[in-house]
Amino acid sequence: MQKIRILDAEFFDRDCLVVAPDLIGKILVHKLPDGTELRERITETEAYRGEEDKACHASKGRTKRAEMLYHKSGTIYVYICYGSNHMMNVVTGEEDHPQGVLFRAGEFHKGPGRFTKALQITKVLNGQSIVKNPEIWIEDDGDFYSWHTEKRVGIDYAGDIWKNKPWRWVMDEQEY
DNA sequence: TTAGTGATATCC
DNA sequence: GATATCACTAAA
Repeated sequence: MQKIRILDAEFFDRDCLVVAPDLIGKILVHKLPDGTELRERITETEAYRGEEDKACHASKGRTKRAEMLYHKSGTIYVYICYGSNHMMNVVTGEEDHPQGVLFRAGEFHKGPGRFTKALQITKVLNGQSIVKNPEIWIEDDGDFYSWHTEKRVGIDYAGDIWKNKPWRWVMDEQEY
């Protein structure tokens, strides 16, 4: 029985390329106003790193939407894509360097839109912190899960250099 | 494969 | 103000 550890500011205060794989297998917990705790193990993440990353929202500069990426690590960045899909990211690395990790899937819900829908993640969480927050946090139960990298998806507009970066981490299928 | 969805950035 | 674009999903 491992001791459960809640991820702190130090965890997110590292480069997104280090944080993204380290988040695989961790458990995202969202506590609703009525006290219900929704939890799901993270199985897939993607990293978006800096203004030079053409796939990163901050590639167009410090726009209103990308503003959150410039905040300090641990800040939650939620935005709505294609109408009704909420995408959830956590800002990583040092302040004023726009980078973050996108939560792409959980163990029960594949796909970033489904994952946030299942956990009832909405844009009201945008700009909040994921550390020292009584409503949402990430737990590390000590279990280890192996993973592999793949190319990021859904960013064909970013050009060959950036869309081919192996900045997507996927948990390996469990053996039965 | 295609339709639907609405916030955002960009262009009048 | 108008348009084009999009880190997607569901239905066919």
